[in-house]
Amino acid sequence: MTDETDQKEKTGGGQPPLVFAVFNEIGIINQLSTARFQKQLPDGIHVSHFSILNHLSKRDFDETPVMLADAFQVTKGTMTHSLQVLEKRGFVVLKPNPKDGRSKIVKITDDGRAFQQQAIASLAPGVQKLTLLLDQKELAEILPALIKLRKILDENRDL
Amino acid sequence: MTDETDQKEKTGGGQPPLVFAVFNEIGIINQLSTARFQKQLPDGIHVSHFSILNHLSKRDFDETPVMLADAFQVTKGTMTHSLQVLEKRGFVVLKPNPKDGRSKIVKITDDGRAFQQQAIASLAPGVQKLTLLLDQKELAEILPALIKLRKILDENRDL
DNA sequence: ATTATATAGTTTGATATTGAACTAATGGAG
DNA sequence: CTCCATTAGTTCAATATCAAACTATATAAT
Repeated sequence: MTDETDQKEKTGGGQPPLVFAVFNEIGIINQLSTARFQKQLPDGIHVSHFSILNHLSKRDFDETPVMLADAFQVTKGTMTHSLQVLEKRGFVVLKPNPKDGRSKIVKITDDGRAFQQQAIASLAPGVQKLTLLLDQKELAEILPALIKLRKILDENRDL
Repeated sequence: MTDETDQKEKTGGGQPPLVFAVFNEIGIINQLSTARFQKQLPDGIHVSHFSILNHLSKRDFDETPVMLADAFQVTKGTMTHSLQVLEKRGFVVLKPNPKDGRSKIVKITDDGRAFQQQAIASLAPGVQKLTLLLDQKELAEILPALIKLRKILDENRDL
C-alpha cells in the first residue's frame, strides 16, 4: 500500500495518534519490500514460505508447527499448508514429536538450507543498489526503536 | 511474522545488510498490527478494503481504479475485486470517467465516510492502551526516517 | 480408572491476491 | 483516416489465508 500520508488531507479533526502514522508507513514499506522480494523467488515459493525457511535456518532448537504458527501469527491451518508446500519441495521434513503424540517436529533439510542461502544471495544486487540510496546511519538508529515496538506489540497481543 | 531477530543465530557468515534487519522488524510489526486491526473490522471488510476507504477519505481529487492499484501495489484484478466489495456495501460508487472512455472514477459515499470514521474510532481504546506502552518521543523520531525509506522504495520500484 | 477439558494437527468452505488472457477505448505513425 | 501499440478494466484459474469443524492425543479432576 503506497498511500502517502504527507499529502494534503481533507479533514482537520483531532490529530491521529502518532502510532497510526508509523503503522501506515510500515504497512507501505512492507508492501513494497515483500512485493520486491516475491519477484526474486522461484515459482511456487511464496514469501511466507521463505520466511519459515529463513526462521528455521536461524534456530538451533526443534520447533513444532504450532510454535511456527504462533511465531508468524498465522492459523494452524495456514501453517499446515505452508509446511506441505515446503515438504513437497524437500526443504523441510516433518518428524513425529517424541515428547507429544499429537505433535510434530519441523526440520529444515540441507536442500532447504541451500535454497534459503541462494535466495538471500539473489537479493544481493538489489540490496546493494538500495544500500547506496539509504542512509545507513539512519537505518541503524531506527532499528532499536523498531525492535522495541515489535516486542511491545508481540507481548501485548491482547490489549 | 513474529520472528525474533535478536535470538541466538546459528550461522556466523557475512553480516546481513542492515536493511534486512529493518525489513524483518517491519514485516513483523506489520503482521501484528494488521492482524490486530482486522479483528476490529466487521465481517466481510478486510483491512485492504478499509485501507482503500481510508485513502479515499483523505483525498480531494478523483482517483481511478488503476491509480489506486498503483498506490497500493496490487494488481488491477485485485482492485476490481476490492472495489466490488466496497460498492456492494455502498461505501463507494464507480462513475464513468468523462476524460477517458476506458476508465472510471471512484467516489467514496457518505456511508463510506461514516464507516471509515467509525472504524477509526473503534480503534481508540486499543490505541490508547498501546500509547501508554510506547515511547512517543521515540516514535516521533523514527517516523521521518520511515517516510524517507518508504519514498526511496517507492521511487525505485524497479531497481 | 473414568471422564472432561484442552491442545496439535488436518480438513473444508469462503475470501483475497496474483498473473495471464481478454475486451474496449485511446493515441500515435503513416 | 487507418492501423497498431498501449492502457483501463474485467475475468479466470491457481494459490494463500482464515475461521470453524473435526480427529487424535494429552492432561486434569474426581
